[in-house]
Amino acid sequence: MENSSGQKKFATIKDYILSQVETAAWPEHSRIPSENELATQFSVSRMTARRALQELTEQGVLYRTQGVGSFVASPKSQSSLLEIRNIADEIQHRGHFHKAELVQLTSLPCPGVVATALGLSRNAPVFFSLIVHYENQQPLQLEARYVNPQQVPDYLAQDFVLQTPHEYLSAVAPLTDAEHIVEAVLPDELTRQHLKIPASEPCLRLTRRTFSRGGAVSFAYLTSAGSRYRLGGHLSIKPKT
Amino acid sequence: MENSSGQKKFATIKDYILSQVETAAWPEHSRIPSENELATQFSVSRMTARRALQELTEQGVLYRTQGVGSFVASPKSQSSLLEIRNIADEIQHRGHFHKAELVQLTSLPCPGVVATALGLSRNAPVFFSLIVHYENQQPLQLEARYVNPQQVPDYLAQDFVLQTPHEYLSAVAPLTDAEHIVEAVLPDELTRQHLKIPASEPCLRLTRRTFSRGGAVSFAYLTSAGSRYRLGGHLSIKPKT
DNA sequence: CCGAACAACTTGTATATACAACTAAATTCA
DNA sequence: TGAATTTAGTTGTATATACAAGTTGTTCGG
Repeated sequence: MENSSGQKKFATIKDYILSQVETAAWPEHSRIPSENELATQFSVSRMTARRALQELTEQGVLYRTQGVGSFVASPKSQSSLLEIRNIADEIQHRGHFHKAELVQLTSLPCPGVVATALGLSRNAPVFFSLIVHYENQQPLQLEARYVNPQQVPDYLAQDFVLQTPHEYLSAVAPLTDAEHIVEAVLPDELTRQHLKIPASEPCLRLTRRTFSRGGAVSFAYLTSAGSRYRLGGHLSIKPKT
Repeated sequence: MENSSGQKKFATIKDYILSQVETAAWPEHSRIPSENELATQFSVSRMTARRALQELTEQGVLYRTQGVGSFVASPKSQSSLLEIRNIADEIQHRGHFHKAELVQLTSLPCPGVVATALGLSRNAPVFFSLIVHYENQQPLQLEARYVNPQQVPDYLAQDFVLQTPHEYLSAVAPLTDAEHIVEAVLPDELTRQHLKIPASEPCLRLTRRTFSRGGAVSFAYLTSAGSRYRLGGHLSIKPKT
């Protein structure tokens, strides 16, 4: 099943193609050998050659069009990805104790920014929750969240000490998309108080907008003390588009 | 080739499995029918059933172990991904003008932190570059980068005004992995000067470690003024692990 | 000259088959 | 009892084949 080099056959073909792409022997958007040509060249079946092409397509190295051929994708806009996990998972993953304190849970007239984000009318009623997340009794993150009442009518009836808004929303309106903005800001008075930090301490603010099948679901500001929180992770590279 | 519902057969099986998983009829980590069982149940070949399982595994819905079976992955740790693009691309994508100013380019004894990150000995020679990135003549980001001399011996001979380190490194040592940490910090004196910001302005600091086939390539601090820079993006959701 | 039909080639889906690699449980044997 | 072996079941790799579906260029007919 393996060839002389101890590799799987489809892997050999993948390596070959990758080397051609990386050395730019096969330039961007150029057509590469067809399944049948590769099969002949490497003395394998078409299905095996196909698998190599298939996997490289999933990895974003190639793109293919039925009836036309396989082409080299543009490796230009290679971008890395940063994983964003929810705070409760992260704390528990570190083996620490997570606690949520509910400060406010109410309906209020929708501010302009939020109206735009959620596709509501200005001053239309919107649900709002303010929660402080603790890691081992130390305040870590302030979560200010606006929720679309049309999508999640029972939001105000939940107990967010037992279940985080993220968990509840995931269950009620499985999210299909999310938008994030990460910024460094100085804390406002409210944040200062709840996180118990000095006014000069920089904070990491994650602005997060989530969508479900039906449209925009929630809009949240997740603010953490810079000295206590970092956003981090490890991810492999994916060339895109 | 298609069944009565006008769907591809492997898609029918995927939908079936997904429905079982979503309704929790098949709970987390439970074993699901084998390839052969699904093949019989849906009157398709094993290869077709296999494809359904395969694709769901790639999507993170299932995990499989050779010799054991296929299992439902935990949808819990659903995490979103934030795209991190390099600064020059981002500026140009906004239609603005990018300029790089080289402050320093030298070899120096490796600091402890960097030695650990790059797998070098402490005080062993390491290449270092300090570059200010401008957007429309305004300083936006300070890039302090340490480079592994074994991986990139010609680093010091480059002209980083013409080509950013990121571009050069991508060409010389195609990166296979990257690690990121995002933090909110107050600027040190050096950063303050080069970005021309007050000491009280919070900064977004991206610590980035990149790897190529041969191992760790570079370790960089990318610091930007909070008022001028945000990390943002839109990405669809992927369940993981 | 133009359009329709055709031919050649591409990728996409599906089947049937074989064997390899691996795991876990049952069985055998000392 | 306990360790080695067998066995049954699972996923993984690979092949050969067939036809569907889509694209592109050529040929043919008007």
